[in-house]
Amino acid sequence: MLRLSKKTDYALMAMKHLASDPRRRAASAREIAETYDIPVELMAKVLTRLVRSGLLTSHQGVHGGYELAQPPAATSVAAVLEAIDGPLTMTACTHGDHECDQFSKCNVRDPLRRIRDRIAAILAECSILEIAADPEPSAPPVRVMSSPAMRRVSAL
Amino acid sequence: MLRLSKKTDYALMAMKHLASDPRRRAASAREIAETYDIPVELMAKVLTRLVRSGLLTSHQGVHGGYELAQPPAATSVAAVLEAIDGPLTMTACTHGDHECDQFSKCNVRDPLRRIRDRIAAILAECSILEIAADPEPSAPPVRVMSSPAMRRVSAL
DNA sequence: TTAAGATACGACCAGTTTGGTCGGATATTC
DNA sequence: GAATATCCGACCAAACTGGTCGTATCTTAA
Repeated sequence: MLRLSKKTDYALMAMKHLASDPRRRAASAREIAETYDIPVELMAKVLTRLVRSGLLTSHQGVHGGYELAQPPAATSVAAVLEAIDGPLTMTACTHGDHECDQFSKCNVRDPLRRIRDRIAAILAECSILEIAADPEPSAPPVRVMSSPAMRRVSAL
Repeated sequence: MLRLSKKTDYALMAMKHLASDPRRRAASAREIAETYDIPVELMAKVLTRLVRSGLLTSHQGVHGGYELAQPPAATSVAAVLEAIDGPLTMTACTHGDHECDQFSKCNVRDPLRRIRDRIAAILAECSILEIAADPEPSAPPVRVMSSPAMRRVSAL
C-alpha cells in the first residue's frame, strides 16, 4: 500500500505541467484538466489547495490561471503531498496526538518514526524540477540541469 | 498521508514481540493481543496473513501459537507491509495494470515510480531485527518535522 | 474419549475516506 | 455587461477500513 491519493497525483501532474510549460503564462484549471483528462472541478479544487499552501499563485479573470509561486527546484514533492493530504504521517501517533488506542503499549512507535523520517527525507529532496526533467510521454526531453538534487538521483 | 493501515501496525507489533521474546516458545494470538490491547480476532486475522505469506509459522492445539519463520534479520519491514496490504504501490498504475483513467496522458508515472523504488528500498533494508533492537515503550513527546522544513528543498 | 485451547476462514457491518459533482459567489478583462 | 476565471461549501455514492461473529478444524492433556 502506502498509496498516495488521486488528488495528490493530480497535484503533481499539474505542478509538472506548470513547471515544464515553455510559454510563461498562467494555465487555467480547465486547460490542465483537459490536457490530462481530469474532471475540471476536481482539478480546480486541487489547485486551490496548492494556492492556499503557497505553492502556486492564482489570479482570476479572463486571462487568469495558475503559476508556480517558486522556481521548480524550490518546491519539493513532500510539500505537494502535504498541501493536498496534510502532514505526512505514517501512523495515528506520528504527529503527537495520542489518539491511538495502543499508545501506551505500542512497541513500534519509535522505529516507525525513524522510517517515516527517512521517507520524508526522500520526498523532501525530490523537487518538482526533478519530476519535470523526466522525459515524458510526448513531451520533448528537457535539458538536464545539474543541481544537488539531480546528482543525488543519478547516483541511485 | 502515506499512512500505513492499523493492521500493518499490529503486524509489526506482533513481529517485534515475537522477535524479542526471550523464551523461545510460540506465542498465541490472545497473548499478543492482550499485551498490546489489540482486539483478539483482529490480531488473529493479521497473524494468519503473516503465516500465509511465510513470515510466521503456526501450529494449532493447546500449546500452539505463532513463531517467526526466519531469524529477525531475514524479514524486512517491506515483507510485512506486503503481507498485510498487498504489493507496495504508490499509484493505481505502479504495478503494471493500466486501470487508471489518466494512464495514456499521465506525465508523472515514471518519476513517481522512481520515488516509489527509493521508498521500497528503505523498507526492504529495514529488518525486524532493527525494529526489535529499539528500546521499548518510552513514549517520549513526538516532534513532527513540519511545513517550513518540508516546504522547500534545502539549499537549492 | 472428551474438554480445552488454539488456529483457520469467511461473512458481515458500521464508520470513515475518497473521488467526483453541483450551485453559486466573486474577481478580472475585454 | 458578457465572458472567463478562481473560490467556496455542500453534497453523494462507492470503496476501504477496523472490527465483530460464527463456525470448523486441529492438537494436546487429563
